[in-house]
Amino acid sequence: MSPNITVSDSELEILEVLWAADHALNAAEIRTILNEHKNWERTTILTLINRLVKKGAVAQEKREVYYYTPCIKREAYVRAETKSFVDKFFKGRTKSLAAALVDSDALTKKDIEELRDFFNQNL
Amino acid sequence: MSPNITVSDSELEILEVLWAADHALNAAEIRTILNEHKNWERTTILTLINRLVKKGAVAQEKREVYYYTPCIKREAYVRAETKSFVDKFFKGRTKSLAAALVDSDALTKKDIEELRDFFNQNL
DNA sequence: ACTCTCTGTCTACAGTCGTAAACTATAATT
DNA sequence: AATTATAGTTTACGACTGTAGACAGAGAGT
Repeated sequence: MSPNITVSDSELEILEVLWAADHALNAAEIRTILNEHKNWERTTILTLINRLVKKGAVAQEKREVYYYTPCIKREAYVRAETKSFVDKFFKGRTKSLAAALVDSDALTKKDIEELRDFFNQNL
Repeated sequence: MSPNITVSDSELEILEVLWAADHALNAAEIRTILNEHKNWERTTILTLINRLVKKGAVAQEKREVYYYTPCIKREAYVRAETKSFVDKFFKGRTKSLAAALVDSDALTKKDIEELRDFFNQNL
């Protein structure tokens, strides 16, 4: 399923872990990976996972313990979020999209060159 | 002020109206403009405006009635949101940023050409 | 003075989010 | 059997959101 699912920032962190793994993970594994950066309690992770399951963003499979896999591909999710984002701020204002990207300070000079090259090669 | 202010979707609608006007507006004027599209009750608008004021996103000036102006320029706000967005989904993945933009279905063919031209001219 | 209209404040209420403690069930160990 | 470790469920609680009703004050009209 990929229709209009939206996940919160915290939930997204879980999803990112699942996307990065190419196989199902259980809660303990997710926690180990996540807590290299964050420091969430076990139950926090469980809560987030359950919310994702309830939203239909993650599927669970019962073995000795539960294992989880994403129901949506990262690609698809990001594409949808990108659309929302562009629609929200740049309805028909392509110039300012480009300007915002360049000025956002989120991209290095090199990034921007890559972007330019991409646009030149693929269009 | 422009540091880390974040406004909700509904609040943003108010802000957009204020940004689009080049002068201070009062609540009734905001409502008139907004309700060409939405259908919010008077008090809903008032609540949203007050939340924006509380957040420091909008300044109020008392005349016979209150008049409101944005404290941040749209440009700056959008630039910050753009950075968050890119950081959130495309940390060092420029290629997929470009791909997502192109595939997002939020841009027309013409938009994309404009983007390409922009990147070529400005870099 | 009474009423209508307009503006503004206060209160509300359900849903989502971030974050987790409390508790229960099950398995493993002593 | 009693203790410990591990996994999972339920409940919580204070923001923040979307949406607005209830109420109060001020001026305009009768």
